[in-house]
Amino acid sequence: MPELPEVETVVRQLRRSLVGQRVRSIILHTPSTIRCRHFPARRLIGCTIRAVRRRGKFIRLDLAAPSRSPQGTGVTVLVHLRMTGSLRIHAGRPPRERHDHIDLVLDGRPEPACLRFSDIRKFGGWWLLPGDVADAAAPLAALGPEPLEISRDDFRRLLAGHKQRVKTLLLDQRRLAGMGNIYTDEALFAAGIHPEARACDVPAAKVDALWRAMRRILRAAIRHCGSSTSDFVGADGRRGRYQEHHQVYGRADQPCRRCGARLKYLRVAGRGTTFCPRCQALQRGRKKR
DNA sequence: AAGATTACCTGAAGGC
DNA sequence: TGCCTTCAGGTAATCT
Repeated sequence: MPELPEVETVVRQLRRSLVGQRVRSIILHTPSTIRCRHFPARRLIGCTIRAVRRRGKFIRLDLAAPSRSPQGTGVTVLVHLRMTGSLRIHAGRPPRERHDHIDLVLDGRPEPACLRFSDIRKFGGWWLLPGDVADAAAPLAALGPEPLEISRDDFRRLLAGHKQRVKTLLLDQRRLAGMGNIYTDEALFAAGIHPEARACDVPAAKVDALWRAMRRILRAAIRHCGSSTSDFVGADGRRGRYQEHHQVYGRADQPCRRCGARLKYLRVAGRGTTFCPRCQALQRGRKKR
């Protein structure tokens, strides 16, 4: 599932091949993939890709309008992969397959290339926004801080300020933008925190351990080009390798790699949740409900 | 009004 | 074999 490390992997690959390229045309096989209605997709034609960035789990393409164009502000394209979306770079334009929804045809060097959005489950989408308002507009405006940028003190304040279960809080993109199910479970295990603990009840030492574990795990996952537990592939079509380092995700009923206890499976915040009942015990007297 | 649950969507996997 | 159910989960919408 594309979470922060997977999106960062795609962004770094796209950046190498897209920056400086001009949009020749856009082909909408599945128009409903475009989530904002009032921006005509044809305004992308002739624009030049200036930057490829990540914000939370969004991929952001900033395009400059052609000179002598009436819309001087340029265009920002946001792409969210949700569960099964992918962005791939292709030489030329291969025949459309079943789950291909958008082709952005580019002036390639030396040959034309295309950026193709595919999504088996059609949860993912594109947002087209005028470049000068992108930061202040939905869906970016509501996002919380980046997990790799939030300070330890701000992270302490974030947890102290909420009674929600800590896992629910970490997954809430308005509080923290980029954590998903895999890295939340891995970080909570590394810090020894029960996923159902209330955020404000986590002892200070464990909050700090969680902050450090989150940063260490996200960085390691980025180095391994993300986790491919089912169908994630980068823009080059290659799978990530971090799934080989998962301690708990996908390992329910198997022995804990730290203490040997059998890993338990729960549903928390509507998500499958795997944790070690011994390494991540709930504090006495602070049980749920 | 926060917190929990469901809808969206498809394919894989398991049960019988 | 084949049909049915369940599961996967990011986020918006809906419910309690």
